[in-house]
Amino acid sequence: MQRSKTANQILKAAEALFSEQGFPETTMRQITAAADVNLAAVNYHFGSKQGLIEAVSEKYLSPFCDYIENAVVERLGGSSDKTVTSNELMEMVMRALLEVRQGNAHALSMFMRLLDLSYMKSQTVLREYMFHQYHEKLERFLTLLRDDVSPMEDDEFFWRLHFLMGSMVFTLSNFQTLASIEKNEFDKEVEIENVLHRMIPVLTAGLQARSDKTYFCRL
Amino acid sequence: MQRSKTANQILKAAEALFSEQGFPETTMRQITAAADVNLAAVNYHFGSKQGLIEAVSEKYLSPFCDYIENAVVERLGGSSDKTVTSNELMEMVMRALLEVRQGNAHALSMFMRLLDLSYMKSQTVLREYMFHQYHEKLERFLTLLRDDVSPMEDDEFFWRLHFLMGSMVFTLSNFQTLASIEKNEFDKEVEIENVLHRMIPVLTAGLQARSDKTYFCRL
Amino acid sequence: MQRSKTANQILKAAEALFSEQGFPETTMRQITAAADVNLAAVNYHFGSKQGLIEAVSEKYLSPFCDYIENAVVERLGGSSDKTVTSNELMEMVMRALLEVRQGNAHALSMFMRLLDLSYMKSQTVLREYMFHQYHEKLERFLTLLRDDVSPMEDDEFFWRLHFLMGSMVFTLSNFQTLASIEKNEFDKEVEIENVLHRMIPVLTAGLQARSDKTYFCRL
Amino acid sequence: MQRSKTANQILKAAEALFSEQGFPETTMRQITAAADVNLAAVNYHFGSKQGLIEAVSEKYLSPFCDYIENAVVERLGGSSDKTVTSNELMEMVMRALLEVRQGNAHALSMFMRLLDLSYMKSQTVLREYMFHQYHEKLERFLTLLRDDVSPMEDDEFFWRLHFLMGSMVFTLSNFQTLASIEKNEFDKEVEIENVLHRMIPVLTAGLQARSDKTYFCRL
DNA sequence: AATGAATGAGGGTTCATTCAT
DNA sequence: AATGAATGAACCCTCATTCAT
Repeated sequence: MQRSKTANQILKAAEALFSEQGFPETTMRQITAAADVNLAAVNYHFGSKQGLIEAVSEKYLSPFCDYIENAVVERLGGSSDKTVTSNELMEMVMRALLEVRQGNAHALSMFMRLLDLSYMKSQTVLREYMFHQYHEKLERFLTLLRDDVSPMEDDEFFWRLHFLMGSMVFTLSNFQTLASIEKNEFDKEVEIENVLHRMIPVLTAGLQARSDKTYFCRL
Repeated sequence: MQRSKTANQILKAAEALFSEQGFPETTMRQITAAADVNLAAVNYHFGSKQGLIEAVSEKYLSPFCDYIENAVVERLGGSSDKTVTSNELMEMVMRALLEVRQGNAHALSMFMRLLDLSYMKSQTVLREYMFHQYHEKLERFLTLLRDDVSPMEDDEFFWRLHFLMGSMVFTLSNFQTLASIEKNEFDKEVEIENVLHRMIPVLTAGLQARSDKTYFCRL
Repeated sequence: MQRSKTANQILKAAEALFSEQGFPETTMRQITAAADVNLAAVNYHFGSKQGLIEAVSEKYLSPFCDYIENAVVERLGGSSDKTVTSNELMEMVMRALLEVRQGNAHALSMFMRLLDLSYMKSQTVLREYMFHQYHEKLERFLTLLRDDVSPMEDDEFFWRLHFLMGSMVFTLSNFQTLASIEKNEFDKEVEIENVLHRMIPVLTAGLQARSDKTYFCRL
Repeated sequence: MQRSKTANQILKAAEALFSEQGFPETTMRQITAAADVNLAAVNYHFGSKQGLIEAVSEKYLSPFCDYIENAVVERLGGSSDKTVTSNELMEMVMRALLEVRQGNAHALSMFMRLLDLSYMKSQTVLREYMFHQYHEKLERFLTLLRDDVSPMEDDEFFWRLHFLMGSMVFTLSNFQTLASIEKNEFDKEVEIENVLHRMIPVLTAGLQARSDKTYFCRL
């Protein structure tokens, strides 16, 4: 056990609250009350609220990236000129997300909220911190993806990646709400795995879509 | 002019701040200072911060839905058995979003943030308020869309719609950040119209994607 | 009444507490409790604790300097080549201090503590703020003083002024303690006027003292 | 080495910080961080923050008083009816202060701040602790001083001593600030010995000043 | 002899809101 | 219609201290 018991209680409580309410709406008092520890404990163990956010960031971003990195290595074996379909690569992402989820029921929502947060204008520090963490580990994955999709310019690829991210971030960070709507509307209890599964063909198709510029530009 | 001058100043200032910082991070003091009005003015004119949020919600959701409703009517003429391609329907959405943008540079980001907010667990009231506003007006549009996409179950369609929403919400509400990354990375100044344009084929393809259940379920 | 009732209550309470306990030891909660106002009132009226300190600074420094400025003008009449004895100038200072005291029993101690505070390394802002306030108003006074004392270099004069200041600051800011020692030791109830009075010949003599460099430098 | 290495590191660090920032503004965390020891070490070695203050108090007050006591003995030889000029006695004080300074660059400022602190209303314990330490050792010194100055009542002498103390306490505890003003204003790098030297004639003259009651009482 | 972990109390500040005018 | 003043509640954080090891 690397972290103290108290620090782990804090992390666990914080993840649940962050996942449900978002980061700014979650207060230190809520966290420490839920973790049944002293209010000062967060600052003792993590320095500040922002420090706690960075700690959960590292806790989940690291394994996520590692999983993908390893999956790529395993898939390629030794050869460096293989290609992998984007469909398969999307599956890897989903499996990596499931890995993240292992530890904790709320982990996945929180992880997605974290990605969302990192794109806020004011969160340049967090954004660069996270980017620094993953950009090397995901390099080969991104190269493989780029190689498989239909030819497009770099910035087109950039935006498409963020369209994908948006789908994931929005539906997974709001999973609780969406699941309850699904329950009311269709009387079905959806599992998060199910949503990950559903995302694969949609994201793949989106990535592969042929750019058609004829219509809209007439606007 | 239905609203008083003060109320309009408040709305304008609030939109810009909501767009940049998000709703919970934006304070009444920031809003009233930017609008150059008294601190109490928001409560006076809109009852509460939540009231102000609902006001901007109505201000932008209404024209958005109206635009789509009208576009559908125009497209269909009188006949009720026509079909419209999903691609064309996506274009309608993008044009509707551009309509929203007319009024104000920040409006689109804010509108997207509003949608995001409405899916928070704690925002049931806002969510139902918004749902109440749009569900009738968008009914025909959704039916047309449903008719054009490959056959799928209702809940599959429900999730796909939210994947689409996610792409829009994430990239447009964080447009400022993404644009500045694009600037740094590719040295291109991207316009929001450009992003809307790029989204059309991706979202259409995502919607149309064939569900392929063979791989992942073995997980 | 320029300031609101609440702001004045705060000032009054703050002066008493600052005078007794010093600035860093005095808390906002103590102040607002003593003033019987809401905790947030200090920040509302003065922006911050530092703002409150600057407000009391201005409140007392201004009349003090004005008194001296006016006293000098009156004494000189129209003529600009008169000389005034340093003894008389010291009396002016003491009378100016009594003026400060008028408003409030604790004002003088607090005013002296304020001077003390302003010489702390960390209080550059306050120091410059205060210096900015008084340096013009006291210019003629200081020139007169300089003219009357035995010839010495500028920096010698600088240090002597601060020796004088030290006598005033130390004994007046700690007047309460010193008075109670006097009570125990000599069974006398000393008034602050009495101390001011006693200071005059001592400070004058100190200022006028002939520099004698023979002894100590052999050290 | 009487004290443990850790305790000495703490003392050294604390002196520097106390000297620069004053006692209440200096935190245990700052001290232990600067001393590179555990946060709990201060309480372990000195019982409390107040205990640490008392420790530095003893560390410097003791040698200071001893120096003066010995200097008086040496000066008097065996005879008990000699007189010593107040000028010479002031020199002794300055030499004693230089002794204090030997150990540590910040010691003198801190020692003066300590005297200042001891006159705070709330520091009765510290004040009596210090008084208890020095009053016997300084008895003969004070008698000699009393004998040399012009005749005055006991309480007049009491106040004059505190005027002197004020000059020393104020200028030496704020030496860093004053030195930097001197640098800016007169472009001179002043040494603390220089200030001590300058104080001698001023303090002596102040002590010796004839009380002149004619003017001010008319106020 | 020494320390990492933890804590209760309290620090200054800011929040959205309300009230009297 | 509008606002300056004021407020209760809550914010994050830091304090000196203690405890188990």
